[in-house]
Amino acid sequence: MRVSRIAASPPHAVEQALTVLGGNIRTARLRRRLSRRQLAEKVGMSRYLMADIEAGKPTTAVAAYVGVLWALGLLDGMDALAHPDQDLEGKVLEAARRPTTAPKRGGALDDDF
Amino acid sequence: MRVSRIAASPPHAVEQALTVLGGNIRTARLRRRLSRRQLAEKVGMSRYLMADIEAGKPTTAVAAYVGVLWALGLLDGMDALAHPDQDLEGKVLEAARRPTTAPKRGGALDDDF
DNA sequence: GGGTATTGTTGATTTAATTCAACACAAATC
DNA sequence: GATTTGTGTTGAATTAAATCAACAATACCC
Repeated sequence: MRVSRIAASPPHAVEQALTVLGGNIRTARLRRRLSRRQLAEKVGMSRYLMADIEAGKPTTAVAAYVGVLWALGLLDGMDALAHPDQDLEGKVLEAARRPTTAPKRGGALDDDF
Repeated sequence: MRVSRIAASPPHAVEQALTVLGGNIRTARLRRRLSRRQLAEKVGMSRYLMADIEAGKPTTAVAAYVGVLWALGLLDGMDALAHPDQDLEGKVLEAARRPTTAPKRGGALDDDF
């Protein structure tokens, strides 16, 4: 695998966000009195990957992180991430000028009836 | 790379959470009138990986997703993810385990913050 | 209409993510 | 003391993630 630059050496803000997230996951696991092996099995991965997640490893697959959140019942926090309603700057930009829609692959076949 | 089961075939809830996140990222990008190539370069990755992210690809590195949020100025939403203060179930469990008598404080279970 | 920019797709290449076995160490528990 | 459990580490093997080139399709602007 060729790791992307953002994953190979992320800026501090990204690195820290992942470290904090991993710590939060660890806290949630311990509160539920689950060992890494137990939680990992519930999620569908090895205990080693579970350790990587709690350490905030940047190159680990998203689904591993999100899967742990799912197994912990903490998936609802994902909804707010980059939600258009909360993207204030984006809303301002959109209000100033309507966004041009990017080319869509699916909209090609028209007038079929 | 040996993909973990959670990443290879995630449960529907995880898959959907990633699809929604990717869509939100796409919306935020278009609102800012950035092409994939432009945003990808800002983040530090290729336009192909950018496409994967907007599609919600489960096996993509977390740092790629978080890096895009960072470049869009949407990183603050990460703080709430699995935050101990918002983990109601975890707090209940922790409180229930903290019993009446003689805590005997041996292991470092939850000293995380 | 033509010309340009953005996006979708594919096939090949590179390289590391993930798993596993095996070990070590600390903290409980008996 | 002996045993168990949870965790940290390392090195090897497997497999696919990320990049790139090249092309096609679509959207935008004049």
